[in-house]
Amino acid sequence: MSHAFDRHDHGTCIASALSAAEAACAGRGMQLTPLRRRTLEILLESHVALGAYDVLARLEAEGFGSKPPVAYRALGFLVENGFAHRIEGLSAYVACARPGSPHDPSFLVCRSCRRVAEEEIQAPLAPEAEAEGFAIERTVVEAQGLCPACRGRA
Amino acid sequence: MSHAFDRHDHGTCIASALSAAEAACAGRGMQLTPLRRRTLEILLESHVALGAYDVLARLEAEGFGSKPPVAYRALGFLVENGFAHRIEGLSAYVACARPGSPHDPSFLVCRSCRRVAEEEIQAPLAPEAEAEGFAIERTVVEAQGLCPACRGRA
DNA sequence: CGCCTCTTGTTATACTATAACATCCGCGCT
DNA sequence: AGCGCGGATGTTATAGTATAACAAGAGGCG
Repeated sequence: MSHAFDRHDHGTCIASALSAAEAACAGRGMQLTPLRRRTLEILLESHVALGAYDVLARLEAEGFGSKPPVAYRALGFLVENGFAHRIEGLSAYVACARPGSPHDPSFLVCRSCRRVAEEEIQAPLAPEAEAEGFAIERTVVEAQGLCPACRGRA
Repeated sequence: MSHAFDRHDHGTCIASALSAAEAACAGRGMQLTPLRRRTLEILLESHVALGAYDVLARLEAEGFGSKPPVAYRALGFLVENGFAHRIEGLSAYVACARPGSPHDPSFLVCRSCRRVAEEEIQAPLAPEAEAEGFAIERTVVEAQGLCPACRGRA
């Protein structure tokens, strides 16, 4: 299971995600520039999904550019390379909790605190796609609801 | 299986969806007004997902209001009542292919022609949610890729 | 040096969505 | 009839999300 909703040593999340990103970039000839690295660190600060404009505000406060493409390009890079994921149901972005291994991610998304737990599941539509001759390229699986903490608070 | 990618008698799709919507509205004391009915018919003309502004343009051309809330409210009504679904990955809307029975829908979405096939699957994250104490309220399952026709055309 | 690629930055604009308020219509009630 | 009420439709205005197109600097390499 994921640890988004648990007490856990979050420092290890951050460290392992950053070193996985560095290793992957080195291996593929991609550059984890200061902007991209800082963007990933901002997402890694919590398991909360952040909007592109939230990220942009943080970047601007730290001396990076202030216009939307700055954030969208950095987020796009992270998502393309598997270091972050886009949560479609929130139009928001979250750091990948399983860096390194390529995977088709699925998520438990809390509608109250926007915390996201990344899960590992089988491609759920493969047999249907096969039967219809449909070629799946990417699968979005997001369960929206309330995390344990927000349930208790209700 | 769904028939979105097949040759099929589309008239029966339209007729059964409209009569299911009429029956459901009558039973629940909701009104399937001309605007709402026409919006549903527009979605039903094909299995293609339409953006809210596409729908709005059609409605305006037919004498309805021209401002976004007109389309968003009609689409919201149809989605809330299960007569249509929102495709998160496209920010678009499609008529429900299984009107009548309440269901947690899942979709095969063609990125080229935007045609959508609605499928029936089990809630895929239930065990994980159970293990973490997460209360699922709604699940988004969308496979994006290429439908048979668009694969051939490539 | 000159050229190329990649990254970051900008301006401007497009696309998606909702809040707040106005009007109208049908219905039940007196 | 006259009134009040709820719901549907319409408006204006604005918020939130995203991208196209162009400018400029940094580094590698002939």
